[in-house]
Amino acid sequence: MDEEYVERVLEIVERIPAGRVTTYGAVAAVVGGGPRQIGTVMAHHGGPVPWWRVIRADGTLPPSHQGEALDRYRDEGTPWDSRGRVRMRDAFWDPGAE
DNA sequence: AGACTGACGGTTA
DNA sequence: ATAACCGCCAGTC
Repeated sequence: MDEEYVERVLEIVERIPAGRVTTYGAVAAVVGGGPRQIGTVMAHHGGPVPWWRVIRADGTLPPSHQGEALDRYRDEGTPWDSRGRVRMRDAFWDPGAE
């Protein structure tokens, strides 16, 4: 996994607007590789970027987003549905459809 | 080489 | 709507 790939991933994450989210798969579709890879990249190099705006395709959060991420969503006004999942219908931001 | 693992995702039952 | 399955990509043991 080379640095250039990581850079591209982080670059995209930085472009996610506040209050919106995108998915691992969507990012993978742009930079290449698989969703798992994006996850790995974020786990190791996600610190400096808005990592909480990258979630699963079904709108649920990975275990790692449980703490701080929730506060962030509250601040940014990220739309939630009644069952504690992000309302993808409104919040999804497609990094490939700019 | 083979098995296991992980911030995943789409299909099928 | 839920859960089981299987495919996916790279790293590690």
